[in-house]
Amino acid sequence: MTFKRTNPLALAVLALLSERPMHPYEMAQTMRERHQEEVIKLNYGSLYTVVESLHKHELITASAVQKAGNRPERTVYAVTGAGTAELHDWLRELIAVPAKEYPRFEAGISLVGLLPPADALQLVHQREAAVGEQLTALAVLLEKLAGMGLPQLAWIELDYRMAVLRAERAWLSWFATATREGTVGGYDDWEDRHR
Amino acid sequence: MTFKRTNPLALAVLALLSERPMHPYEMAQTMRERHQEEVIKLNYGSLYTVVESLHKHELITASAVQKAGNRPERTVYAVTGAGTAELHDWLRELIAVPAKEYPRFEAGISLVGLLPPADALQLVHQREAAVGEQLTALAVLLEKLAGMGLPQLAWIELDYRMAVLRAERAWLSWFATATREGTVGGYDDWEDRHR
DNA sequence: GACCCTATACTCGGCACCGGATATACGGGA
DNA sequence: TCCCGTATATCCGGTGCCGAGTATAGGGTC
Repeated sequence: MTFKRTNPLALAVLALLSERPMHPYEMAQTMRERHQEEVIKLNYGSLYTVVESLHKHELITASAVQKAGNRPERTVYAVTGAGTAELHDWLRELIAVPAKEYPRFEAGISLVGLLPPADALQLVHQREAAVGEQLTALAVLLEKLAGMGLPQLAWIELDYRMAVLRAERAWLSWFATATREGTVGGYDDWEDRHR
Repeated sequence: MTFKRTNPLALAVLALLSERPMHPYEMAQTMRERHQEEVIKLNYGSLYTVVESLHKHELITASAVQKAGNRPERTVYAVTGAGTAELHDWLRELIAVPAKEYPRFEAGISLVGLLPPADALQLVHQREAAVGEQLTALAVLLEKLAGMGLPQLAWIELDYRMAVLRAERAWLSWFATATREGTVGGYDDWEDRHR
């Protein structure tokens, strides 16, 4: 069976190992240091599962089993040729082909008619504020990273995220106004259902 | 143990049952008809798992077991008081609190430096085109829905998605230009690494 | 040197999820 | 009336994911 590109954590593993061999725990540390876990969900259980899967498909090899003192054994892995090919091809796919994802907010807003308009308005305002805070936090982080001398390419994904968040905030602002003023299509019916 | 709000399919089930009692297969049909599966991932295996879980937590009850002819038994479910409360509260949470999600594209673009700039440029162009097609498809769908007399509130989530997709397209366009012209921060280094 | 907190490194059981398999009924054509 | 494709309705086995658990080492404090 061919390798399944489900968990992006496997992508992170391949990327890290293409720098130098590491053992799983070190991968986790490195991801943390580089703020990579902001972008790719990391948890230890999945990490070891994913590493084992990559190993089984011969995309990485167990290059050494170290044992310092009486600590648990550390298996150090290295990427194979097939692993590098997989990394690059997966990357191409991720960038070129939009994946069908299911953002939770779309699910929520699609059913907003079930709540009274006044409640909906308040909730949307709450989200708008929260998104605003995320944006300022991101701006601070970018400032810090740029101050450390990191080039834009090193945090390009944060740049993208900011653009998307700004669009979301703008949409929320529009929807809040349209709800308050009752100009959203179907408003009268909506209000009637909640008397 | 309290009910875990993981799979949004459970939300859809609660919403459907708050209209009228149904059996699982009918829920699936209804979701299809209403284009709800665009927004909430539906598959039969998960549907039955989710319904059973809701039942176990007494958010829905098995109101009747019909048997028409010699067909398989159909268990018809209805929502309970606790179920309605759960539905509303979950909805509030989904709308008001941005969830931490991990879009695949962010993972991909964060590692774009591993690919040669020329390749990256081409891939980004491909995505831009794909996003453009999604936008026109959405516009056509909206036209159709509005033509059927459905109010804006009935497809508000598509409105939101269009806003986000437009922002993504704009960002892709910017990034493509910055890559082509070499003005993205760290470009020289990027090119050097791929000679 | 006894204590405890944190860091290191991995393991494991449970469970949600998925996709394909199963089984029957119905309707229409030859 | 026989056949077969489609619709109805659910089930089930495998797998990947998760978070809590385990165990040792190192370092600081009194």
